[in-house]
Amino acid sequence: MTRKEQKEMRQKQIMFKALELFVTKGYAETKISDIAEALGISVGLLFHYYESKEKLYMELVQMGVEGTKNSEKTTFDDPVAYFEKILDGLLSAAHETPWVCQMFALMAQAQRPGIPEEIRQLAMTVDQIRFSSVLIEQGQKLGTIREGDPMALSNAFWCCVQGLMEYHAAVPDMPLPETEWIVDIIRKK
Amino acid sequence: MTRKEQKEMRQKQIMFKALELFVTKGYAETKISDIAEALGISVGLLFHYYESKEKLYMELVQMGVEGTKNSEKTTFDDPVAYFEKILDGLLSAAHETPWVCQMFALMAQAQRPGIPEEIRQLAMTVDQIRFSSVLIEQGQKLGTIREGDPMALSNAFWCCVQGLMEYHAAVPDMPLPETEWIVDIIRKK
DNA sequence: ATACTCAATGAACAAAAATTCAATGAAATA
DNA sequence: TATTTCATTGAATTTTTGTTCATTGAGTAT
Repeated sequence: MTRKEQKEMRQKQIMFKALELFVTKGYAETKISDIAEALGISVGLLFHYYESKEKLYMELVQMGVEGTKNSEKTTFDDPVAYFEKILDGLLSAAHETPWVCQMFALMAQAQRPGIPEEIRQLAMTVDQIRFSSVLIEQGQKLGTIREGDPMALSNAFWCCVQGLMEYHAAVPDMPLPETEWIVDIIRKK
Repeated sequence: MTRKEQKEMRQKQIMFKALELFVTKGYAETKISDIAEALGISVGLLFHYYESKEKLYMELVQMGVEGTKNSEKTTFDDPVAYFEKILDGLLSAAHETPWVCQMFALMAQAQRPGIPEEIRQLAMTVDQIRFSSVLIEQGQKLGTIREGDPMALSNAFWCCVQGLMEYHAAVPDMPLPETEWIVDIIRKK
């Protein structure tokens, strides 16, 4: 293995473990030494790759922001299909690629008070709730989404998804719901 | 005001502010000095009333455990009514008595990794998910709750409620959902 | 073969947070 | 009134956590 490969491997290794720990334990609860210990490396090595805990966390959030921007914004005839697709993607990723769920949870956590302000601002640039309320309104006109304040509906949906992702990160063996159950929060019957 | 009254007042004051901050910022993110500052008292005074941050947190969790035990366990003809009643209580308490929602969120947070083990154990003695899955099964037999793994349904419901409560603690001005929307996660149509 | 680079370590150092404590003065008690 | 109690403070201390750094040794290039 070349030096460059080794370096990239370590960086990824650190990133993924940090993501896992930050999401399951929270930012302040996760010590740099926890991450190092979990990987079986020295604390010094971690600082060789990332100049500070805050930078490491920020890099993860940055990654999340990019990911959201790059995800194709397909348009659907029925907005309900959009919510179904996203949620289905999250739920099916849950086991094979846990980092997908973890990243989702991280983005939500990063917006909360207690997180360094700069990082919070960054995380807040991805605001699903405001974005989705437009889709909700469309669906209401179409008659596929139930009546009610679009913001409240959007908020309800995403808070629930977030609750599920966070819990799943902490307790991975808990059985996950069907996409349908959750989408029924907004669906009109 | 007598000394005793003053003491009780301070203790309550500290408890409520600590609850608020622990829930919005998280355990480790909340410094003892944050609590003191928010109340306009010295850090030393906080230690005069509570011997440590951990004890303070534990006392809150203890309070939550008591509260759950003392809440009347009314039985309903239809288990769906039980879920409706609980959720309705939480949602309507949201504005007048925020500590009700906060306590709910705290109990969930206290069960996560990163929290001192002793406290986690205590918080886990109140396990809504396991308790509710029995009710879910009853509802399924009655035909009022949709088919599916009772554990998964129970988990879905409570994770969603928790997601809502946590988000509400952090962003109190966000409009809350109708009870119906959330109960529809488990309801059979 | 020689010099250079860089992943990796562990101990030292700094910063932040938790905790202790002696001192103060206002209220309670004698 | 004299004495005790105790809420309160702010500064000192301890503990925890984050960060720096000199050193090592294995790989890489010249």
